[in-house]
Amino acid sequence: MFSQRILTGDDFDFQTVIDSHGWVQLAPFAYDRAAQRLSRVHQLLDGRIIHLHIHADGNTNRDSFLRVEAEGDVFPADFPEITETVRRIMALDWDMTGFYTLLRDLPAYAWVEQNRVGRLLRAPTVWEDMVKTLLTTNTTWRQTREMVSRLLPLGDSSPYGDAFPRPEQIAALSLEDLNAQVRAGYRAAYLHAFAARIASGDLNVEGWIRRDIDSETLYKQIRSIKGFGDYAAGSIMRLLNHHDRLSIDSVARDAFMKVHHNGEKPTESHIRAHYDAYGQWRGLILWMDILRDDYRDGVPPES
DNA sequence: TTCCAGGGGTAGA
DNA sequence: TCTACCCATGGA
Repeated sequence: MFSQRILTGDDFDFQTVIDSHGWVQLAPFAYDRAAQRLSRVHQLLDGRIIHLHIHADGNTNRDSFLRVEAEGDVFPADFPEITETVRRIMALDWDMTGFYTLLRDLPAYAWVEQNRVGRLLRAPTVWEDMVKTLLTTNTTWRQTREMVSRLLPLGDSSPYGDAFPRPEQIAALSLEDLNAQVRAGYRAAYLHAFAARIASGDLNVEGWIRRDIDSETLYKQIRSIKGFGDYAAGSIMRLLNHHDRLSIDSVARDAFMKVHHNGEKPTESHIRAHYDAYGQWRGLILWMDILRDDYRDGVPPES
C-alpha cells in the first residue's frame, strides 16, 4: 500500500475543497463523509489503474497535511506522478493571497477566509473537467450524475471500478454507440467532436493548466469548442484558476437573486454589472455567493 | 401536456 | 449585438 504525506499551506482546508462544488459526487470520485476520505479510481499515465484515497492528516502549529494512499501496483517511481495528481485535484498550488486580501475590505465575505474557502475540487485532467462541465449544461444535476456514471464503462476497467474514459476511447466509438451508452441527448455530438479533436492532436487542453496563458486567449480557445458557451467556458476558467469570467447559470441566477436582488429575478446585465468591480476575482466572488449558505453559522455543509 | 434543468448553436435582423 | 427557435433527455 502506497502511503505518503503531503504538506499543504496554512490557508488550505480539506473539507472546504471537498464541498467547493458538486464534483465530489461525480464518478470516479467517491466520498466517505464519515471518514472524511476522498477516493478515486485513477488511471496512471502508463495505463495502470489504482485506487487513490485522500484525507486530511492533522496539523502541527501552522502546517497541515494530506495523507495519500493508493491500492494497486504502485511503485516508488510513481510517487511524483501521484503527488502531482493529488496537488491538482485539491488545487494545492493556488495562491489565494490576492483573493483573501480583496475580501478583507468586504465584511460580508469574512466567512470565506475564516473557513479557508476558495480552492475548488478538480479532476486530474482538464479533459475530464471539461466533459463533466459539458454534461452539466441544460440538464438537472441528477441527470449529470447519471450521464457521468454511464460514461465510465467506456473507460478501462479494474478491480476497483472503471477509470474515466480517455479522449481516444470516446472518439473511437460511433456517435450512435456513444449515445446509446451515455444517453446525453444532443450533447453527445459535442462530446464526440471534442474527444475527436483531442485524440487527433488538433486540441491540447492539458496545456491549459500552465498559468502563463492570458485569460483572454484561454477564454477564446474554450469558447471555440462547440458545446462550450459562456456558462461552461466560465466554469472551466474557474477550474483553471482564472477568475475574471462569470459563469452564469440557473444556480448563479438564483443565488444572485437571494443575496443581492431582494428576491427578484435579475437580468444578466444586472449580474455582470454587479461583479465588474471585483476585476480578476469576479468569477470566484460569484461562486462564493453560491456557497455562502453552506457556511452560515459556521456549520459545514451537509451534502 | 407543458415546462425546465448548473445552456448553446444558428439564422436572421 | 440581440432575438427566436431548435436541440435530446427525464422529472415534476
